[in-house]
Amino acid sequence: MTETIKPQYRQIWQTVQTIPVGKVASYGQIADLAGLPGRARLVGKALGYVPKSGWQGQKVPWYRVINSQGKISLPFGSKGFEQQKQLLQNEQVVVTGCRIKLKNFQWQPSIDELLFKLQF
DNA sequence: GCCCTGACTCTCA
DNA sequence: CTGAGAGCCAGGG
Repeated sequence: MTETIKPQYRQIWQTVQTIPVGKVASYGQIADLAGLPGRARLVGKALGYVPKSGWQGQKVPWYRVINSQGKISLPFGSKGFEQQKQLLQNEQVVVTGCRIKLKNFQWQPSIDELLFKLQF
């Protein structure tokens, strides 16, 4: 195996996979849950390195990750942007322009889920 | 080791 | 809510 995948990226991808269908989370939120506080930008970079065909037999829902403003961070009109928008809409998430209604779709991990993570 | 860049975030007006 | 400015961390030249 000549894979040069960094541990931090694996951690980020794994956390992203815990986002429920129909919900979205911010980069900072993922970074924090992944145990990498203050590395929101690293999360964005890590998502860019996600294998196209998935990881560990599972797909990584990178499109469920947006910035704290509730907007898609990809350049408006870019291919990735349109793909993200489309995938989100496929999961009943309302996307207006480049914006998403966080009030209705932002993932809010319950205290139970947080405790569950801490048990590991 | 310095400097610039980036799928970010917080604060303030 | 929106936009501008500053802060932060890691990667690449």
